[in-house]
Amino acid sequence: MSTAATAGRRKVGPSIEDVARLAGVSAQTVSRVSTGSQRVRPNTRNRVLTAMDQLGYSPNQAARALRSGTFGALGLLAYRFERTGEALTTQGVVAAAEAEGYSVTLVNVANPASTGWRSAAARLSDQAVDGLIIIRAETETPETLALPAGLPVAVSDSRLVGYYPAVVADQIQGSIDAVGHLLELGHRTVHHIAGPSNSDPGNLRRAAWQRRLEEAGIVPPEPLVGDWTAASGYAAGQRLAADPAVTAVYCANDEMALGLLRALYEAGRKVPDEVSIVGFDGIALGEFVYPPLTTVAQDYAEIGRTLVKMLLEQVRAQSRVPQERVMIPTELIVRGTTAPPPS
Amino acid sequence: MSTAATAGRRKVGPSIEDVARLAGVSAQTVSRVSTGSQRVRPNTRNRVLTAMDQLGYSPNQAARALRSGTFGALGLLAYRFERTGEALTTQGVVAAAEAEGYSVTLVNVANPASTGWRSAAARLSDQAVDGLIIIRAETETPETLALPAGLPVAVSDSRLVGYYPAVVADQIQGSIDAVGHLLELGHRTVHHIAGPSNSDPGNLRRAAWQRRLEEAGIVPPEPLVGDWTAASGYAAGQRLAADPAVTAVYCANDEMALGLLRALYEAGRKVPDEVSIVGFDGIALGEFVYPPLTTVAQDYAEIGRTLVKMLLEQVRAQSRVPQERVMIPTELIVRGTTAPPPS
DNA sequence: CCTTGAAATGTTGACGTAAACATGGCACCA
DNA sequence: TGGTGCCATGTTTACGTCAACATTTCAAGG
Repeated sequence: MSTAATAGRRKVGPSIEDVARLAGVSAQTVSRVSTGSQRVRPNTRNRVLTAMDQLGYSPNQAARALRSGTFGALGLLAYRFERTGEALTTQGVVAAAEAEGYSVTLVNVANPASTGWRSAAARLSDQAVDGLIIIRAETETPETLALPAGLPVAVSDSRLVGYYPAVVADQIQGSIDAVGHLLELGHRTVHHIAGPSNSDPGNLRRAAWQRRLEEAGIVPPEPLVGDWTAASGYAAGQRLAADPAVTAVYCANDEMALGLLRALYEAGRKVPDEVSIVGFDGIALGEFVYPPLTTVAQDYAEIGRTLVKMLLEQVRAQSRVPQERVMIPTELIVRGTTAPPPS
Repeated sequence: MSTAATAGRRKVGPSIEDVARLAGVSAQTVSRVSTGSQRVRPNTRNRVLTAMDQLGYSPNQAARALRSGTFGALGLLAYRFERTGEALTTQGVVAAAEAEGYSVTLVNVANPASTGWRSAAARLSDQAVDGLIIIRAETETPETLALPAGLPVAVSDSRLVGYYPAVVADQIQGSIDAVGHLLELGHRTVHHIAGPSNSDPGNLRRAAWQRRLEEAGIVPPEPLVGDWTAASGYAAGQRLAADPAVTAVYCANDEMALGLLRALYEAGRKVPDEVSIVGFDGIALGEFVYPPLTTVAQDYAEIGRTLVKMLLEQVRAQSRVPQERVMIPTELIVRGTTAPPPS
């Protein structure tokens, strides 16, 4: 795990002393210049800056962090950063953190070791951060995470909601909107391609779909289960396409919706004339497939911003704030894949 | 910028001394336990681990970094992490770094300040990293980057190739393959939707397209210029769709290809019967649009892996290695958007 | 030319860790 | 029973920075 950390002492660049010597001042004066203190005569400041330039000096962040007790960095925990939701949220977090003067470190939490003292071992893993944002903890639970004592945390992963301050998209309302939209168009029922059953967002969307149908007095058909990938949506779509009774499908995310779209094309079923589709997420490409995908958009950038805001509140207060949950609204975007059912 | 770094001293968690006191041993013994040294009696080790657990101790990474001269972290510079290529490469980098015991910090290089001593100021920006990977430096040049002296670097951004060790996809061969494929199918010419003209990858792909056509004795038609987004591909597509002479289009990336696909649909031009399309990148969704997109796939994971490998070589050698350039092959993946031209 | 005081600069020390070196204890063998 | 040597543990020190406190410089007014 820590091959890097245990490597021998490295030669590091020039230190504040070297600069001081070259500029003919004390180290403290160099420090004042590099922290932007005002109490330095312009003449002196220039001498110091020249010396810095000449030596290629940059302050040692480790020493700074040790001295100040802060790292100027936020940890971000997520698996598979390339996924749409993760990538967009990450971008939002990075942008917001940058605006606040923090950088973002992609933290790898150690896999649960099998030895008895696992929690201590896990805690030994990297954490050169002032706080931790968890976008997706995969199978980790609040117990297995074994976070260092007092580390501020903010989460978006619904598995951890209730344990830590959380920011989540309003998936329930979004799902209700999606199903409601299809019902209002006149569909008799709405089928569902769900996320994996061990996924909380998946279950939330599925439950909301079911509830909305039941409220309309409709017995929900058995949902098909996918794994978020377009491939799984395609596979599910092949089965749905074979059933002429299917006129409307709510997909738990956009990727699966696109897989479904392809399956319907290949089966010769027209979208939206014969079958309507609603996705979830609002990925950028949804607008440019044909027909453009009707979807429930999440505001990932806002989620990222809010996560950072919530985390920095704790960092600055030097304490975990009381459990809090912020809901970010979702928005139904009606495009080209929904229409009234064939008469 | 450094509001975080200049904040006052923070209370930090328990230190190695606290653990030592509680366990009734010296600090050095605690250190030996936390670094996994073998020279500790099992009995003692357990006492220490118990004390760690009790106090919620985790080693102070800043002190470790200061002591060892290494951070156990790699910097990753990129703008807009949510873009396909960036996100996938990032994922590859993170995975490879993790395997080597390094974490990844998303570095923000300071915007060029307008003051005279810009380079020194820029150098002051965060760099608690042992090396830097530049995926995309946007408008930065080797001069404006003003990297700290001796910081190992590896780049994938073709703008910086030649200045630093680089890993790039073989876009030229990929483009030649794409155009060649279309010509072999019998198309008389191949149109092109290019990337923005200030983009090196864009220019590389465009030049290779042009060269391949000229080698076949064909005068290249004027390319349309996009900005990598599906929207720009859609806009370009509307113009191409209006020209009945267009039977084959090579798009500089997949997003634009999908935008083009939609435009052709809307114009009633059948793909691939009337118009063939080849994209570039190999995004996951390409396989699940209809028809599945023929494209030139980049091996982003391999690029990420190679970047890390190349960077760590320098980190371990404590020096910049001689300029080096590794080319990662691309692969033409023929799917459903290419066919012989209408007769 | 001296006083006064504010501004500029210097000195000291502590942050937490781990390498290097120092010491102490115990098993094993003659 | 007295070495002999290795293994476990303790002590010292330096890593680079910056706040707090100490000292020097210098301009302005008498």
